Amino acid sequence: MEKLNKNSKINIIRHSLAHLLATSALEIDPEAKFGVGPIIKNGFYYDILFSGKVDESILEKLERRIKELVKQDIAFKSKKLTFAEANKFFKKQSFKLELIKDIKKFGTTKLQGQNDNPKNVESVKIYQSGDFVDLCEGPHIKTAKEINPNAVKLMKIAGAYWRGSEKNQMLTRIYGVAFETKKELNDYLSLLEESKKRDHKKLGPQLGLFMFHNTAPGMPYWLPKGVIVLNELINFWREEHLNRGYCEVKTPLINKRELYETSGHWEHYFENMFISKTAENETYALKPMNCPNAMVVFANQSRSYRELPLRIGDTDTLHRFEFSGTLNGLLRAREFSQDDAHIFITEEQIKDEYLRILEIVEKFYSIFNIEYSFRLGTRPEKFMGDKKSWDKAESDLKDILKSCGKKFEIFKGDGAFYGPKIDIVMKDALERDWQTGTIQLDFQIPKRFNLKYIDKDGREKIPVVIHRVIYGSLERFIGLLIEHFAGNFPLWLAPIQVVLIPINKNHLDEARKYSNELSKNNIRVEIYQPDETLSKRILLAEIQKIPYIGIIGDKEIKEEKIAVRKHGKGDLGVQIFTDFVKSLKDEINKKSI
RNA sequence: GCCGAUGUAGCUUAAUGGCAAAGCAAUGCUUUCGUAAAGCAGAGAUUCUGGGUUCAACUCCCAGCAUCGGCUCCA
Repeated sequence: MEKLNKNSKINIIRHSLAHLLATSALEIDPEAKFGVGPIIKNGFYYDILFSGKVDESILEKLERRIKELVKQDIAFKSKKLTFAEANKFFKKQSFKLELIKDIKKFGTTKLQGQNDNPKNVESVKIYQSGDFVDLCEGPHIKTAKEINPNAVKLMKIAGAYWRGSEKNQMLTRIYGVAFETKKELNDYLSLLEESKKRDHKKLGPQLGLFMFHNTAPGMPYWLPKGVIVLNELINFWREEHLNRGYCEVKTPLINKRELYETSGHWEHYFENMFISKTAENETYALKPMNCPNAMVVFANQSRSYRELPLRIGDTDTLHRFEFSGTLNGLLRAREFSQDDAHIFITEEQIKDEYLRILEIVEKFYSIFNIEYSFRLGTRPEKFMGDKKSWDKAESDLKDILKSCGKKFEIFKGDGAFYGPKIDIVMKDALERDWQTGTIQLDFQIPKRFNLKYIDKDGREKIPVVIHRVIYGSLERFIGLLIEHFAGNFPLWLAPIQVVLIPINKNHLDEARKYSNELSKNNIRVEIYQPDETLSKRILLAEIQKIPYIGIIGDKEIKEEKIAVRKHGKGDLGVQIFTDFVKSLKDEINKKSI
């Protein structure tokens, strides 16, 4: 998460707008109760509990009123109150009372547990704008004239739980954006429009990669072109991992519930599992992850310390019953596959193995020129095992991240129930964060499965397991790749790498020869038949974002040449056909971007 | 799951209570073309599903499903 500078001019304006939003809301609904109204990237929001039902139409009313308040140039006045005064003043504002209580106790409104150093505070500060008075540290503008009303827009309305907990009441969150100039606002809005064009949910079906169907919510249908991308990614994964001492297995997609009782998933993960019953009334569960079956594979034979690290990979299909409101195209699906591996090691091998995995991460992400960041997820509320081994594992991971010089953030309570983890995070077209890879340390599940290896001294020991994915889910990764490249895949991933366009039917035979030659060189090629005009066929190929278009007419045939167009670059001129093939192969082998 | 929005032909969109309309795609015929859309014709709709209001519903109301934007969750 980026830190926002709350003292910058524009953020002071945004923060003040949050207050004006509240001022307007209070006028519309005098019974409204107010939560918090912070700044966010490009704007602000306010969480409000309205006395009645609220829909989108309120945005226009509020926005109009905010602009009137700016025109009236209302002032922002601040004042300090003692806790007794504050409690009295906000007696009808239950959310504010709760915040005051926290300030008194911890010196901050940050949630308990997030603040390590409680401060002593004597009083609270309030700001008044119009009839609305807010508990607020500021800073704020002096008067509303400092706001450019033409550079403000209320964007959307959403439900948000008070203090981020679903146990609490849901408030109405109203989002707005604000800039210093109208041009900046318009630029932001058109950037948003442009970003939406890169949405994989739009581009994917347009490019024939995948589709969805109402009867399988959250479960993609991979179409022929999408399968090519999927397979290319898996091929790359397989090649890189076999070279690094991994092996590959396939294990059952559905197991009896006993397996998940042993692993702990039945207890910790039940509500996210697809469960099925046979005619004989036995309960099975579709696997939501591969680890239990990887444990079964490890336990299948007696294991020696000589085998460790034992790196067992797979790309099996997983099913997770994600709640309906959370689905998001390929980015959050109910059926997906992971480039998974479970690595069985001794405690001494943790650091080396993590460093090896981080090397793979660097290789995989640099190939796509993807910017990523790390998150360290620590012990969650629902966890397995003892606190002491968690603490050790967490500090081990911290040391590893520090020693390889990577920037990382700590996400408290974000670990898996069996161990802490390092996550890789990347952004989608709308700049939202998505976890892709994750490297999780696990001292618990091997114990539950009673896994053992025979050590040098002839004694049985319990292995440590690293659960790790690099792409994360192939589905999510492809979704993010589509948005990252705006559908313009690098040549090695492009479903169709070359489209050949014979100018008229006299050139069709020659185009077929060229096509065969390309196919022989493992280049994916299609011929666009001369039933349409040349221009039309070029347009069609460009819309499909085909990397190269080869045009073949009399001139080219005479000299065994081809007229080449590159997507995004236009006409590259005429090349000798064999040179063209060679350069394509080179580009594919290098996995150039 | 929660808050809000959306759902019309394969796709993009029109029709604000009175005969469901258009472009593209697909199909047939004509055209065989030198770098981002050739011409003509015919066809294509359970307006997401189910109820209700009304003489009359794509349009209004209720419920469900799916999708989207958020919240929560995300092993």
